[in-house]
Amino acid sequence: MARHKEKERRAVQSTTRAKLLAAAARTVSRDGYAGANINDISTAAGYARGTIYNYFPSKHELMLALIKDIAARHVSFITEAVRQSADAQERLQRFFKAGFTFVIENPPESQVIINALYGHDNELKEILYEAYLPLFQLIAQEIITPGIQAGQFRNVEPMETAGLLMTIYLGTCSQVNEEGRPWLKSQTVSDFALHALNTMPD
Amino acid sequence: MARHKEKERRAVQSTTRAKLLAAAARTVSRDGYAGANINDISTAAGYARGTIYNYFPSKHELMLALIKDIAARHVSFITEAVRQSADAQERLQRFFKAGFTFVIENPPESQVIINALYGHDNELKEILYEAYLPLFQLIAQEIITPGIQAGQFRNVEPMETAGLLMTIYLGTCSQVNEEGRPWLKSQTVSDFALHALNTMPD
Amino acid sequence: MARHKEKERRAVQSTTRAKLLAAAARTVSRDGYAGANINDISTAAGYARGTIYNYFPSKHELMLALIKDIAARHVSFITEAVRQSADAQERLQRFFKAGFTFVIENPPESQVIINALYGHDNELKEILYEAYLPLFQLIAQEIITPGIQAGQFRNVEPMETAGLLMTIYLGTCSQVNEEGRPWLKSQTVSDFALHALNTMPD
Amino acid sequence: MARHKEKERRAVQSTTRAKLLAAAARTVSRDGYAGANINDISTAAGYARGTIYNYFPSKHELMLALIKDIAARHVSFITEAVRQSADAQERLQRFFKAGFTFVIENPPESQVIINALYGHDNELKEILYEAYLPLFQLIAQEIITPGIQAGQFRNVEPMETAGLLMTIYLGTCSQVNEEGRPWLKSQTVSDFALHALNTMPD
DNA sequence: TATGAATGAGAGTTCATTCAT
DNA sequence: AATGAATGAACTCTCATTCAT
Repeated sequence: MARHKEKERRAVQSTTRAKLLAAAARTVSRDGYAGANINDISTAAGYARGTIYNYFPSKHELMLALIKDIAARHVSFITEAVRQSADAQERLQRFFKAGFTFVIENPPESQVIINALYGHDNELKEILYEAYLPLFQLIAQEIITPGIQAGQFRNVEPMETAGLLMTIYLGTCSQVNEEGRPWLKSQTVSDFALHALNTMPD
Repeated sequence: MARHKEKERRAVQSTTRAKLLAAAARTVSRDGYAGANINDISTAAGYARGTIYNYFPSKHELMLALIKDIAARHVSFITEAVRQSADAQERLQRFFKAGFTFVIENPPESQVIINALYGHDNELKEILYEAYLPLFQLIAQEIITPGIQAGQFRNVEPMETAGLLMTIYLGTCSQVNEEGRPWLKSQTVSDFALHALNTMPD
Repeated sequence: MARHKEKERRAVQSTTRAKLLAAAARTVSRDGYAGANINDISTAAGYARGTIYNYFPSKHELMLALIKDIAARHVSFITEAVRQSADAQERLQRFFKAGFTFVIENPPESQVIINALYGHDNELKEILYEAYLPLFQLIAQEIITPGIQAGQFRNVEPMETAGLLMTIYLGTCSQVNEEGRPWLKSQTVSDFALHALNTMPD
Repeated sequence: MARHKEKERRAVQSTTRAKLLAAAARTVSRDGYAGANINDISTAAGYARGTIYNYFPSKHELMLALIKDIAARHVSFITEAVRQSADAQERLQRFFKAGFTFVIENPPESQVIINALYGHDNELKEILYEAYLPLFQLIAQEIITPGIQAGQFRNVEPMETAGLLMTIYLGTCSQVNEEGRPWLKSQTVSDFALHALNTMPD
């Protein structure tokens, strides 16, 4: 019975933590890191002021947890989608497709990531680079390199190009209209990228 | 004599304003919009706390003035460089070349623009879109459209593509190392873009 | 148990609020509305700077709450005293008597009211007129009109005269010596008023 | 010629000073002593920030000069009017009549005096008591006492009554409508006072 | 675990005053 | 005598954080 209670306690904790993170994403996406206030986040999550400190030791730690959490979900969502195909070109299309889907389905979370990535705080940036490293590697090692080897892509430097593709993805996604939808279609962007990588007669 | 005095007064005002804006760029690029302390900016510019309020009615207005000022210089710097060539492909290269040069030569100013552009504050974004509209038009009307007409570029939608190119420019520039230099070379990026736009056999 | 806690919380809030208002009255009576320092008020009440903002959203709101609170107590104190007699002349005497007592027993509060009433801020004045309207009506309807009907007072316009009597009351009360006592005795003032109202042969 | 210039200089000084005082009266009546700012006053008078310090060593001294100036004009205006009659009752009527006229013709100045008189600053109050002492004496020695001797007034204590009459005058005058006119007519108020002082059968 | 009253450092802003011209 | 740029003390208000319950 004690074990049962313990289990329940953890489930509650986990739910509360998730609620707080979701509320944080909403608030931070609206007001920015500095503008977001702990009280608003707690309230938005349905708790009182102090509660948040039972889960995160400080506002800063909450933010770190938030971006790590989002990044992990982001990376795994895209990775999963990409791997459902074996063809390099299709994988590239899937990368953009899944990427855009994530942004459309998780506007606040995406906004938070983009804010952090293009913001002034170098600590956050480093954490994000680390968190997104697997995605860079996925693009380089599981899309570009195989594509080159298969003669589908011209001979580019894989990691550099992975960076460029990520930049294009994040850049185009971050420009959203009032409903939070990107201004460009995934199709448009992946076409552009495919053209840029296509082998061609000199 | 009165006219002389008036002139002198304006010169002093102008210098002071410029110093304050430069200090603001430095501070904001380091600490972000919200984190930047208005008193520190004044002090960093070599003045006392209150002085900044003789030039800008509020922190917010200072920020607006700052991004408008930077954007105007940014746009005119690139525009001038692009127009020194008549060839579409060379113009595209010059666009990236000049763009990267601006970022390298004005790290704080560039950081500020990128922060605002990818930040959460929609008012700033709108102001920037307006300020950069001439640059979008330059790319669309004076690079892409002529390039298509000359058969150098494939038949893309000009404004959409201008947006993509700006995104690539800003995205790659925003990823700088510790000395404030972009991780990719202008050459790499413009090659990528040229490939993406190249006419090619289907 | 939850209910018990809730009750306790409210009791604490109520006490704190009252302490803050009392401290505000003291401070404002000494330094005026504009001169009163909100941090000092909090400190004078035995709390830290920020505490006052848990109870009043701004200095202005604090001031409004303060004068409303004082006015309500002032009005009810005098009203109660007046109604203990049935005779118009005695009621008039009781009006001044109780009025003076209130001022003597609540110097800071009285000072605050008088400052607001004769100050430059029209918003405060309007609020006070509203708050004191019941007192005007008391004088007009429960002192002057019955007095006229009983043949004790000459035939004056009740509301106008109520205004005059209030003016006399507040004017004489506001002129206090260093210990906060009015320079005139209640007796002197009510005699004057009674003479002014007395029926007399023309 | 030197003497001529000297004369001219003084005339300019005097005009400037008067303009500054008039502007101060307007500003202070609107915003109160603390709320009025030196810059606004200077600007309203048609001068620049610093100019005011060529005439008054500090804001405080300006305020003192302002109320002294107003009080002197106020007292002499009423005194002159009162002395145009020899009869005590008529003098009393003239006192109120002239008093109301002054208020109607000089709204900002009157407002300033009343603010100071009923405000929290004891220094200002003392200065005003001194400045208005001649008026108290006028009422006591040239209206009430002669009136008692002539059998027109009942036997009241002259200075006390003078205080009461001043209180009534200032109190009724301070209650003005939006156009700056008192709510009661001078006639109403002087009738009230005359009744209060009338000899009457006990 | 959840609460919310209390805290106090720190921010933006105002403005009387100075002083070189 | 008039100017207005510069100053900096002082004020209002915010909010991350603590802690007793």
